[in-house]
Amino acid sequence: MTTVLPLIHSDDVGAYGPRLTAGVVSDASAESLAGVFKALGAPTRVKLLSMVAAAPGAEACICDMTAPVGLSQPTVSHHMRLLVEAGLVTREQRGRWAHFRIVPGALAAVAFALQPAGSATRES
Amino acid sequence: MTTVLPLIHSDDVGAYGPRLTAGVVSDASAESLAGVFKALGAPTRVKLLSMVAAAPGAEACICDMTAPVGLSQPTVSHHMRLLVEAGLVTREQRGRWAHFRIVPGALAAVAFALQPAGSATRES
DNA sequence: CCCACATATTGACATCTGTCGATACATCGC
DNA sequence: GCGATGTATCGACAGATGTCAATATGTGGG
Repeated sequence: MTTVLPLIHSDDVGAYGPRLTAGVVSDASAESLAGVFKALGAPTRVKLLSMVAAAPGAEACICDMTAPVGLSQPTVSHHMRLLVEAGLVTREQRGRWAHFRIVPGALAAVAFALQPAGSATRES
Repeated sequence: MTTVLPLIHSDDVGAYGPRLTAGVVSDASAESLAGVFKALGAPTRVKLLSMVAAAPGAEACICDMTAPVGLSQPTVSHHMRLLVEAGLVTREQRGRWAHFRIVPGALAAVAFALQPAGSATRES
């Protein structure tokens, strides 16, 4: 049950994907959006995601995250797998280590889906 | 286990709440954010939320939503309760009907939490 | 070649979740 | 008051989820 970006479907899509506030979303869009939200729906994964984003070089490996979240290595590996399947992070195996990175634009796409109709995001 | 906005906590907060990409979030922020994401983590609730947003007058009652989602009335009531508890919609009892509305700014606050550091939202 | 180390997989378990049918509660019209 | 109607609550149940210990897999160093 691997959920993947892009969150693009037929009816309720804007330029960057479906939008919650732009009419009733299709079943497919609801499924895609809920898939990403479900991946974000555990405190552990929220923290892991922020740790990846905040890591030096925007890159983190499991060994660096196990201790801070206070969970076992298999559990952290499991959560990271879910984040990868949701299309929020990428895994890159380099030697013994698995390096995780935030997928560029993935979080922004979800943010876009939540913004009120008629608003846009601008870089400062 | 009623989760409520605002998603404000000590360390990782910006002007509008915690931000996933602005350093490692605190346990409390991770819990708050995950609570909202969990509420959005079911296709049924995503669709219900968009139906409320798209309803005439931005207001909907259970009786209008039961048929479109194809679920029983108790189930829809249950989902709406979760959305209310997550702080995403409000319930207002008027006569026999329960009227639901999107909480102004609630979705925007979640969107803010997901936006990359240094970006802002602007009305068009 | 073998050991140490980083990660993934498996199996198990308690808990949470989504759904329903049955039923209770509340309000309106008559 | 009574019946109809909209909504909430309760009890039940299958399935998903988060976690762990044990184990497997893979990689690098000596």
